[in-house]
Amino acid sequence: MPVQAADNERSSSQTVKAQLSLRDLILSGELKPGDRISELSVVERLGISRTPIRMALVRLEEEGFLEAIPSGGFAVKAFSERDIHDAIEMRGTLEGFAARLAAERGVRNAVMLEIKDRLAQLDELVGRPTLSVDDFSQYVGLNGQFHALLIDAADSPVLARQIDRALNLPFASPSGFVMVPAMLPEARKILTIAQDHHHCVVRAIEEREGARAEALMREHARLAHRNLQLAFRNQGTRDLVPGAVLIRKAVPARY
Amino acid sequence: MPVQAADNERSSSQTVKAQLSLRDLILSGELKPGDRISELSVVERLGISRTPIRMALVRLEEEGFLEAIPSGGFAVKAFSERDIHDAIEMRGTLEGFAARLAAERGVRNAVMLEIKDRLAQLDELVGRPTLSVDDFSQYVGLNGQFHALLIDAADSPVLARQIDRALNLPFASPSGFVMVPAMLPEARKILTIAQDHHHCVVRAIEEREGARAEALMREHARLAHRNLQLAFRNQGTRDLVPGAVLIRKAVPARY
DNA sequence: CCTGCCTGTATTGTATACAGCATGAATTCC
DNA sequence: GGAATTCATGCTGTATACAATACAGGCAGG
Repeated sequence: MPVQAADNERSSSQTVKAQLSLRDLILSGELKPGDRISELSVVERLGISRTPIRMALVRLEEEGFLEAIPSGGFAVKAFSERDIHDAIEMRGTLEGFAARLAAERGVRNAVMLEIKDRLAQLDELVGRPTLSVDDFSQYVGLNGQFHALLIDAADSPVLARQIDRALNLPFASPSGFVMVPAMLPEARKILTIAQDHHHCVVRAIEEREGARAEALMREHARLAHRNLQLAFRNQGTRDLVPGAVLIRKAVPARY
Repeated sequence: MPVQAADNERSSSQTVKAQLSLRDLILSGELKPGDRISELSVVERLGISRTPIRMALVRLEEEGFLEAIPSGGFAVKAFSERDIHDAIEMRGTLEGFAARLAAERGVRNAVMLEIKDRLAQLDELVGRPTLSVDDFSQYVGLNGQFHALLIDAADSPVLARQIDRALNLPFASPSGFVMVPAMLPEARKILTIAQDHHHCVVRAIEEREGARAEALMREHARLAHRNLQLAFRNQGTRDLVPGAVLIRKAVPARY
């Protein structure tokens, strides 16, 4: 059954519609890694003309979902487990840099208040005796906001932009693997540790301990490695990983 | 005098031609920061039709030279001195990460040999009693290759891609400020230090000292800060900085 | 039987025409 | 005199037609 991607966003332009639809098509696995994307087939599948679709393809290439074929056109990119590892580590590096910057330069009061607000909400959530699926999706939202605010705290547009682009790959996102522990017994433990990281980082930033803040964010990102491994060991949870369809066990052939 | 951008690359597609030409137009200062770029005016200036020009504009936005205007179209981006500082620091962070990865995982022999080759060539160059302008431009080339090989050594496509994008901004490039010392007495000193960094990093990678390699690359990037300050203090050297026209002393107004 | 060239087809890259919308100026009303 | 509204102009976003190129299949020659 075709996914008949979200056209609920009727307000946006055709280009954006095509971009979102194509992204869904890729993440849902309908377009598999290595597939060359024929523009005309997309035209008739989405009912959008070629121009906006071409624009969307270019943007998706920049986002990292597609790669340009030398002779022209685009193909869906494939990722190895190692690529994911590196992407996570890189996110840790960049977020660590952001945390250090925030610590060294100080954070505007308004931003710090917002950070603490999210921190408190996360505390409340993690403290609950049991966590429903709804709770988890709320966690994903709050966690995402917390991380975004940490970037804000660094107050560096250049860095913010770079991190944005690094997070385009779904498995690099801070909340990428959060749904995994929802299904596994280690859930509470990892969430507890993650939340402790959050507290410590905020504390370090307030105390102007740049190196500590940086190290903590790096270690924080590495929690994702554990979740990633867990997810791939247990067959049932593998599909919870966003963008799992992009992952090829074997490294793609060198060409 | 209009720069009448490079159309010597006759082989490439119209899109690439437009991209290069527009980049030159921006870097030469003909299109100033804040200027809204009218597609039609570019059409008649370059003699290329709107479609490839639109493609080029999208790509230049992704590269960081332009920013999208909410109501449509693009404007030339402006950068503050602080933005440049952050971009350099971010490059150091990412290159440091690459060096650490290379140290921890080990480097393929062929790559290490190439690295040492460039290192030796740089040694010879820096060791010369006097340096001509030609020597400096050769230094820029070799230095660029050395840094690129260091990225290769990490053997991480994801990281390589991210660094590529970070270096799109001309003042973030490893060789961005190299031409500055050519005109100032501190030249030899800074070059000597930089070359020592190169040696130490290679040594650290060979010895599998990841943390040291990382710290060294960070510090290495910070040499650019010094060059940047020197360049801006001395009026005559300011124009040597690539992309200097994109720099606005005052932070662009928050909107 | 295999290899190399040629031709046809399909797909991408480019040009241009059209429509909708935002911006700015001029006019009218308060 | 000032402000709001309306109209006109020019722009971007979209659609489609055309051109050039790459790939595949078949045919001929060795």
